[in-house]
Amino acid sequence: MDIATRATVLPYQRVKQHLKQALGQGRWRPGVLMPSESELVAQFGVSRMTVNRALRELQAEGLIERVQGVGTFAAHLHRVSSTLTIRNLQEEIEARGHTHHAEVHLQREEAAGTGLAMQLGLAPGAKVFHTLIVHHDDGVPLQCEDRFVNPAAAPGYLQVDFRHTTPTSYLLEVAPMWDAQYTIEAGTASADEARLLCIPSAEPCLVIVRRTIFGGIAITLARLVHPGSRYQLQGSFSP
Amino acid sequence: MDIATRATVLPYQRVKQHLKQALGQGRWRPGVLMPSESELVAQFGVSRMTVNRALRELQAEGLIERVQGVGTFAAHLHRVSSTLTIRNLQEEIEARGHTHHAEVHLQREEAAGTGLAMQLGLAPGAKVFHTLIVHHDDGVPLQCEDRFVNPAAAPGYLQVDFRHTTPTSYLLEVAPMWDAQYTIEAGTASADEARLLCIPSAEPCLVIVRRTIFGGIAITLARLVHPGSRYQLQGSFSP
DNA sequence: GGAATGTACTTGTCTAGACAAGTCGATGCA
DNA sequence: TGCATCGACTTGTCTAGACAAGTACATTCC
Repeated sequence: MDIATRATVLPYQRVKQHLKQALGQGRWRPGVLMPSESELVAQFGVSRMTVNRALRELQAEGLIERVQGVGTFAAHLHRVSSTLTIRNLQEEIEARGHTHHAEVHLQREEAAGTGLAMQLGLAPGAKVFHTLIVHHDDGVPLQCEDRFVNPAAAPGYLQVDFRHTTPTSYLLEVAPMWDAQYTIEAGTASADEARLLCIPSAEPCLVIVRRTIFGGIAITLARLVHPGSRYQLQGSFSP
Repeated sequence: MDIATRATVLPYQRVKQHLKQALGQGRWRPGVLMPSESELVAQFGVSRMTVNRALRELQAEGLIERVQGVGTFAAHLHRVSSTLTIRNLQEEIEARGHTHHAEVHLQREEAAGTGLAMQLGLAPGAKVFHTLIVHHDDGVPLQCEDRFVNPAAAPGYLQVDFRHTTPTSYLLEVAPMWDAQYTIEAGTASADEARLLCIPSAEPCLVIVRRTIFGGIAITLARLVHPGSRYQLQGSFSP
């Protein structure tokens, strides 16, 4: 692509940008009817498919709402959906040029308690795999990962050497596609966790609890504890 | 649409679902070349635009990676992008059937310190608006909102009655389109914040620092402090 | 007046074809 | 050997037109 054509904005981008800018300037109040596809076709001199693509992408971004047979409306922006990138911790550390190493403090089979069994969709007392791993960034403990795994989902879990691969990436290999729900909260580490992370027991910690489901069955339940002074999440969004 | 046609899945959905399922079963390892558009056209007996739409949507979902001139590849799933819904706190409280009320402890003009001025893109000593508001859920303090606003972006900010509207929704009205960057971390409240939130000063808090930009200029810088025992973020993702 | 119908409009989807742009390997030339 | 060129392939985008499906409103009929 030469400089001249690189400078020309693609037609569907032109339509998108124009509408985005006008929305940004408050040209249409939320819920108000916006120009129809055919009006935009006439205005921009492009085909309807091109306009349609621009509008579909704006809809995917949550900026407009469309109703078949009625029209296109400026979206109500009260519900902001943000994207928070949760990266593989090992990669994240290595991307900073630091070295990652993991200490495996526990890797065994246990009988699930009632609460745990329910969360994993197992019978109380059923066998579950349990690992307790501390991840270090240049020798500094950064995350304490307490994880229970459904044996049916990853039968080989106890044989993996987690000093060289993380449970997340192993589970991604075993079951490449899953849905996860998580909560993020501030709390304190347990006495054991505080000892493993080398922090005072009162230090605030960022605690992420993640539950992973694949094809209707629960795969894993993980509690990730990070010292508040050493770890934070970052993200961005546009309404 | 009658029952018969409602039962038939749309062509682009058929292509999408087929690929999604195959990816879920690990048919293509990450980074491996997947069928080209023309192969899918032949396989499904649809036009290329239909296949293209299916693939573009899968790309937007992060399931595949496409390179012009080369082909379509199964995505590396190590970088997980999750959506974390950050809702308007007032709405969130009222959606739970609780009552929201806000105490405005500060709403005035101040001179910006060096660090703050730099973060807002102003000259040191320039005037900024400063509010300190505590949001309550059924009378229980839930969030301490310490916010600095660029006067150029919202000149009427000091005249708003924030007992009845939140700064976020006011700023959404004034500048409907912005980009925000935020960090989430566990920390402790300052002595003042702890007093306002009625918590012990050592209690872990979920602290969100959010910086909002519109058209290249910073609009606002906010520090949102939540008692760890009363507030948590929830989200979900699929890799 | 009320119900059915028709009509004009909207979005949703699909098609067949076209050209541009990028990559890669084979081929041929110096 | 090294380089340039060509051709086959890929994705990226756009077009003009078509039909389906849903909505809103005016008209007509009972």
